[in-house]
Formats: sequence, structure tokens, C-alpha cells
Amino acid sequence: MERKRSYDDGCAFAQALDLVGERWALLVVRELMFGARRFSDLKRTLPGIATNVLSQRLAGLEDAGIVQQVDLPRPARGRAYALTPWGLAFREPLRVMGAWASRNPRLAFDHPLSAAAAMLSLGSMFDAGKARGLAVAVDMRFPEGEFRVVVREGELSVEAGACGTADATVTGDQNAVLAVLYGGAAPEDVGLGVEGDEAALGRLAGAFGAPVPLVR
Amino acid sequence: MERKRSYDDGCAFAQALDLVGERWALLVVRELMFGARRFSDLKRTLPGIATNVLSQRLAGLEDAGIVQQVDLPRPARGRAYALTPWGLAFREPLRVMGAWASRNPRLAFDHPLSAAAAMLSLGSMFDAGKARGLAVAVDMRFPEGEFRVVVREGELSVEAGACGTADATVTGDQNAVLAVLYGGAAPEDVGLGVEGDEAALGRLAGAFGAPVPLVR
DNA sequence: CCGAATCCTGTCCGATACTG
DNA sequence: CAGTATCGGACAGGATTCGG
Repeated sequence: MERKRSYDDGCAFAQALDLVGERWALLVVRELMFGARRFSDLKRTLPGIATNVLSQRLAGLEDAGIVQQVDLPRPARGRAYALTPWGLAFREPLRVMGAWASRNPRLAFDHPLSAAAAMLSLGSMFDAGKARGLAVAVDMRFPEGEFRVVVREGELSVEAGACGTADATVTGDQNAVLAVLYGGAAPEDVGLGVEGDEAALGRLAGAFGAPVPLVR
Repeated sequence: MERKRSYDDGCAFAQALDLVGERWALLVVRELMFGARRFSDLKRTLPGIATNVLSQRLAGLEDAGIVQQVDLPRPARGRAYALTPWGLAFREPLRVMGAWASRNPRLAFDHPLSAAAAMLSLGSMFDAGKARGLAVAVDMRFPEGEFRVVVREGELSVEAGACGTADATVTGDQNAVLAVLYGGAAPEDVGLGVEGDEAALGRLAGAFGAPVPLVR
């Protein structure tokens, strides 16, 4: 009675879809990519997910060895969900699929997105060629948390937690940051606060390429 | 009434899941990765898919601009389904997700897999470091079709269609080829016929690394 | 409050039968 | 050969309730 639905396919990719192919599963993984989150954090940053579905996905991902429950460290108390090393390794597929997705000819830009989604999109849109010779560090403070974005030696690094020694610090919401970095908007026009070297934000924007839709 | 279910998420990745996140959708894309296939070809190489589901997926993928209907060329007649340029660009996400999937600690090797799945897995398992200095071309003849696998200058190329000038030609089924390339099996032990330079197959096997499971 | 478990309803999936 | 029609069952979505 308890048989899980499976493709029964020897292809590793298909077997992965048995684990992460259910609705919402990969978005849960996405939200966990920058560290442990509580059930209610996930519920909040995944608008539209039902509590029972979130429960089932977390249980399934835990059973698959992609997610594990952890005791929340310092300030907060209680349990939370975090990725296992294998789950964390999904960051690369997420980046590559995001890069493919950004070439969607009908991509919609008007919907809100979570801070984790915005920070991961940086990896998908990063263009190492454009970043040649660039060195810049920007801290980003969102309602959901803080992130540090660093470009150095043609490589991009995006990690949770700011450290205060960046060239600039932006405060606001993630949609505003993407409007500045990808859309060339002025920070003040989108309600983004900038401290420090405001020009650093412009240099950072130069590291990202516009997606090239592949029309039929 | 006809609203398609959507995550309503600004994240490009989530929007891609709106298009290819339904059950079977990505496996259909996988099967089309080496050229146009008819409805009945897809039905046969995707054991377990229902005809109505295949219909719905093809229609959805066509509407999304990932698949297009084509008139079948020369020998055969009738219509078939092929990837658009954007759909073809999914080969890279497929490769990277396959590489991630191959590190599944519970990966099952005993299920059969389609020729397309087997040929795509080569890309996921290829190790450019191990292929340094290697130059080999092998034609593979499967019941489902012929493929040419070439390693040269540290790069792997897998394309549909053999051309007869390879170092070796193998004839049999795709599971047998993978058993030889990944599992070190002897061709004669798995029912694989080899013509030409049999040692070329051994050299080719050296270009693929065993997956490293990431245990928790 | 957090983290679920439990309804109930609607949609989607899977299997088979059937038609142009 | 290439799908459409149909129907039971599984799964998702939403609200409510319940235990730490």
C-alpha cells in the first residue's frame, strides 16, 4: 500500500526525479540553499504551499537523504531543516537550470521572489567574461536575512551573512536589487538604500549579462 | 477555468518548473535530445507513461516553446516531435542534474534505461581530467538507433548517427555498454558485440569516473 | 507561536478502451 | 499510427484543529 510512485527507470536523472520531481520539492531545496530554515520560514517564503504538502516534502526529502533536521543554533531555539552535503551539491544544477530558465522567451519579471531565489539567480546570470579584472564586495540586507556577494578573479561568491567590510551595503528588498543589477535601475528609484561606495554597485552590475532568449 | 497551475514565483527556475515540472515532462525532453521522435517512439521508450499523459505533456511543451512538431524527413513519413533551440539547450541542465543524480547513495543500477538516457549519462560521467591526451571514436548500434561517441582534446561528443570510420563499433543494448564503460565488465560477458579495435573500448572507459556518493 | 495532523474538495495521474 | 475518451484512485490545496 505504501509504494511510492516511481518511474522505474535506470537513468540516474529519472531516479533523481523520483526524489525531487514532486511539486514544490525543488523550491524547498532552493530555500534551504543558504542555510537551515524552520518550517514556518519555509511556509512564508514559499507563498502558496500548503502545510501538509510542506510536511510531506520535507519528510520525503529527508528520507531521500537530501534534507536533514538540525537543532537550531544560537539565538533561536527549536528544530529546523537543513541540506545534507548531497543536497547542498544541488546548487550547481540549480544554477545551470536557472541559466537555462532565464532564456525563457516568456519570462515574467513582475512576480516577487524570495531572497534565496534572488541570490541564486546571481549565479545563473553571472558572466565570467564580463567580470574579468573586477573585484568588488557588496553586503545585502533583506527582510529575510543578510548575504554577501563577492566578485574576485573572475569568480562569483554568494554566501549567507554579511561581514561589514564590503565596498557597499544595500538595504531593501531583493526585487529592488535585481532591478538595479539586471535592469539598470537607479537604487533610489526602486527604494534601495546604499551605504558606502555606491559606484561599487554599478561595477557589480557589470558582471551580469542579460539573458539571451532562444526563439524557435 | 483554464488556468494552468503556477507557482507565481518571479524566480526563473520556478517559472521553468511551471513548464517542465510536471510528471514525465523532463523525461520526454530527454528522449528528444538526439533528434525527432514519433508519438509511438516516445511511448515505447518511456515505459509506463499513459497515452493521454504523453499527449498532454507534448501539448504543454509545445505551448511552452520547448517542443515543436515536425514533418518526418526522408524514409519515414508522418509527423514527429522535436526540440526547439531552447529545448535543445536543456542538454546542459540535463547533464549537470545527471551528474548530481549519479551521486545518489541509493542509486539503482538494475533497471533498464533508454538509449537516449544511456548516451546522455556519458556526458554526466565524463571526467575531462581522465580524458587528457585521449583520442578515441566509437560507434554504438542499439535497437533504438545509432550513436557516435568521440573523445578528443579533453572533450566528449555524443551525437546521433554512426559514420563508419570509428576505431570500434559496438552492437548490443545500452545497458551492456554502460556495464562495460562504468562497471569494467567484459563485452562478451554482457552480450556486446565489438568490431574493430576492441582496445578502443577500454581506452574510452578510462574517460569516465565513478560517481562519488555524498553521504550525510 | 511553532510544527505539524486531519479533514475535505478539486485536480492530476494511470490504465484501458476506443476512434480518425 | 496517433492520438482522444473515460473513469477510479492518488495527490495537491486550503482551512481547521491539535500538541509542544
